[in-house]
Amino acid sequence: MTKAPTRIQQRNQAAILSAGLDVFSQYGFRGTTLDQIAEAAGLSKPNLLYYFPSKEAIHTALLERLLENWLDPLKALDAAGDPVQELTAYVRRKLALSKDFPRESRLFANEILQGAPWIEDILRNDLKRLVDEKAAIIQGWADAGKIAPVDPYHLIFSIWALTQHYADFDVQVRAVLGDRAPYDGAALFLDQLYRKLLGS
Amino acid sequence: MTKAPTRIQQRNQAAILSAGLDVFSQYGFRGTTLDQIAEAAGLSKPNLLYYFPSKEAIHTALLERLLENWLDPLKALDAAGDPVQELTAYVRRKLALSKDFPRESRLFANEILQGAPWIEDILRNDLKRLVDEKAAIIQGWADAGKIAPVDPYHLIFSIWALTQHYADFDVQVRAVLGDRAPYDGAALFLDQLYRKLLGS
DNA sequence: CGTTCTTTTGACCGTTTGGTCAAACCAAGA
DNA sequence: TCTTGGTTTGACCAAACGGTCAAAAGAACG
Repeated sequence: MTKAPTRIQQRNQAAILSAGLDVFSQYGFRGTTLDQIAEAAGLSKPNLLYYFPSKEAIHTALLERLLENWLDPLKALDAAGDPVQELTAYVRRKLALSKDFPRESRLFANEILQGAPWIEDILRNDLKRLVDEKAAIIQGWADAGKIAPVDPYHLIFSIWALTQHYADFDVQVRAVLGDRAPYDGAALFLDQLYRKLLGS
Repeated sequence: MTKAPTRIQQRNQAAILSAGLDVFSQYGFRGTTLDQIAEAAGLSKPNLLYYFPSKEAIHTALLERLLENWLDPLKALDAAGDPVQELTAYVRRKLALSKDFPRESRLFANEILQGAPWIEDILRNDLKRLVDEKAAIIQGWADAGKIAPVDPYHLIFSIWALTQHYADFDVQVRAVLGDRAPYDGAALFLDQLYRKLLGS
């Protein structure tokens, strides 16, 4: 029987995970130091290591928490729903994820850029299976004439690329747009784009 | 008068830059070590530092070389050309860049993820000016009814996102696609997408 | 051959890194 | 109040880090 966590434990573990997310999502695993995380969390380094046994443990905890919800928007794509509505709703959910959890998106991007050393088998198994399944649904819609014929895999890639871009390349987007807010325009643009592509 | 580089200098400098590109594009600046670069280049660490004075010098040289060509495809967008052809040609050029220089694309992605500490002012000045200029051209095309009305900034972002995705998220794309080659399908998909969006 | 200039290397240095540990601190209940 | 268990810390360690340097090795050319 595991002990229930005290209030202090909850607070400090949450602070460490948030600080770790800040730093890991910017600098990747190897570019991140425990001192950086400790300072961002407002703890001393030994105190940090009292809650997590190692740097890798913090990173793993973050990746696991991320993967729990990362695939949910795609899972929700329903074969029984209206095709164009299902797909534009998926785009909206993914864009909301980028807007509300940009650090998580960048953590994922960093992991992929490094060659996905921790989640490679998840990509090859869980992710591939899920995408194959949903791609089949999309292909079915196309075959039935409910949407324009498109390559379902590249359609899914395009949704990932377009939505995550606003989180991962946030600095560049803001440098170009200046004061203008990115996400309102993005939502409109993406809705327009996919309606035209799929043929509403 | 500067001395002409010897053959050995040319070979070793090229080897160092290529090795540095390999490592920096995977692990970012802070996550990369001189020993990693030295080993990948087949040189000892002191020998490496005989050709470049510091780790940062290698990184800077790579970023400068990258920026020299990075904006060229957008610069080539011609107001006098046929709008849809100009834009789809831009997409093709960017996609070719991702295919032929994926490490450079990942180096850029890493720099942006880290908050663009080295190129922030280039983004805010050179890049912003260039995008403003080309966005005005696109807006002009839309106003003249030559293409469907779209937000020109998000249109450009979408081209960046979609093309660079195949280089930056290469591991994920390949994990999902298996053996199938990504770039042929991508080229077809992107051509289809932008023709429909812009209304040919 | 000998000389000169370039290239390479082993040994080294100070700092940073991930991580340990014993001791001190502190909150809370008996 | 005292005790007990969770929490915090300063001091410390070995390894890895970016970088230096003098000396050795090698190329080039008369």
